[in-house]
Parts: sequence; structure tokens; C-alpha cells
Amino acid sequence: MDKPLDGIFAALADPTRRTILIMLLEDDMAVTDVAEPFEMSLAAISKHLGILMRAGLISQEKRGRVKWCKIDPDALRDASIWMQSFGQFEAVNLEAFEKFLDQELEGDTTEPF
Amino acid sequence: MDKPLDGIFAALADPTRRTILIMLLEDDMAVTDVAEPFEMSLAAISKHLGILMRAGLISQEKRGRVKWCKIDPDALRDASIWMQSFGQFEAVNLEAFEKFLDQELEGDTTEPF
DNA sequence: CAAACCGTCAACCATTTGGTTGAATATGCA
DNA sequence: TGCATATTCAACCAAATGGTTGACGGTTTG
Repeated sequence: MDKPLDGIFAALADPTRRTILIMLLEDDMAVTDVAEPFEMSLAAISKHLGILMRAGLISQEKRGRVKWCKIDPDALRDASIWMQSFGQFEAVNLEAFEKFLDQELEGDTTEPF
Repeated sequence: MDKPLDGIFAALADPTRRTILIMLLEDDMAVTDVAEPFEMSLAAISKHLGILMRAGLISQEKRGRVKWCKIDPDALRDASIWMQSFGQFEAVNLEAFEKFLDQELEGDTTEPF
């Protein structure tokens, strides 16, 4: 019943989690550093990261007392294939993506950049 | 706060709604016919269709007493662009999609086909 | 050792979600 | 007109979600 795509899409449905993914796209980060720009508790971010983990969208590795988070694009690939099926829409368009990224980030109360 | 992608991804996070989209990919359908294969009330399906509507994933048009549902790929295009950004993964692959579609449908208790 | 730091856990809370049922509305048909 | 069909609405419910706080267990550092 609980299929992989359920978790992937549910994880992507939250703007905080999408912003975290965008941040991790730039570079791997420690949990505390991920949390820093957001106006919510560390525990809340820790939960978000757990959801992204279980969805397979990120992986985490503990080195010393620091837990490093890195993006894992394989799960997104699955979801993307599913979506592409509906795709009369054109192929990847980086310019269009940047526009979307801007929309995503502007007006975000948890604005990280 | 409530961005378009929130609604789109949230709508896709439910397997019933994804199955409905797959059904509508084949052809436009009336609400009652959409509901027929599922083991849940018509009212529940009506709610699901409302969620897909508000997400922009389908459109509905009433002709007589029948309300026809048709898929609307534009919203998916938006979500797809967002996801593609993470895409070191290869371009659209119809074969891979069909495999996913099979996985999606098999073992679904609300199996429509 | 002791203090500071990193991150999670547990308990709690308000809101949302996904379902139910029964009544209501709107249309088509005999 | 009167009945059947198509769909939604309203009220309700249990479970999941997204957040909080405070305590806790590792790890590093002074």
C-alpha cells in the first residue's frame, strides 16, 4: 500500500523540505547548518531530514559528532519518470528551471538565501 | 506560503489520485466512472478529484448531469521542471516508464485494471 | 573531569487528511 | 409529474502531519 512514490511525493510537498533539497544541491551540509536559516527548531528540521531520508531523497553519514547530509538523486529519478509520462511538455529547460527556483525562493518566510 | 508546487506534489502523494491520473491518461471520464473500480465511496472520489482540480492536474466540465474529468498536464510540467533540476538522471525513457506503471498498478488493492 | 556542542527522542498540541454516512441539489427520462 | 441518476455537501471520525519544549546520549575541547 505504502509505495515508494507516496513517500517521495509527500516529502516534496513541503516547501521547507524542497528548500533543504535546493540547499543540499549546492553542497553537503551538517544538520545544524541546514537548520540555521529556518525559523523553526532544530528538532523540527531533524524531523524533516528524517522524512527526506526515508523517502530516499538524501543520505546521512555521521562523522564525529557531526551528521552530514547529502542529496541522493536516484529517488527523484523514479518520481520524474512517473511524471514524464504525462509529458507532452518539452524536455529539460534550465532557464525555465531557474525561473521556478526564483519563484520557489521569493516570498518564502523561511528564506534561506 | 501555500505555493503551487505544494498542492501538486501533495496531490501526487496519494496512490488513489495517481491511479486516477493514469486512468484519465487513457480518456476523459465521468466522476461515477472514475469511482467505479475503487473500493471507496463516491464522495471520497469526489474529494480526490477536487484535490486534483485545485492542484491544476485535471479540469472538469459539466455537461448535463455528468461532470467530465480530463487530465491537464500543465501543472505536472511545472513540477517536472522542478524535479529535473536534480537530474543527473537520463532523459525521458518510455520503457522505464512502463515498468514503473506496472509497479504502480500491481499490488494495488484499489486495482482498477 | 567538566563544559559546550551536535543531534535525536518523547510527550504534547493544533491542524490537516482521508475516509464514512445521510441529506441535499441538479439533471434526465417515462 | 414523479422517479432514477449524477454529484456534492455537511457532519463526523481516526490517523497523520508539522510544529513545540525539555530531557537525553555522544563527541569534542578546554
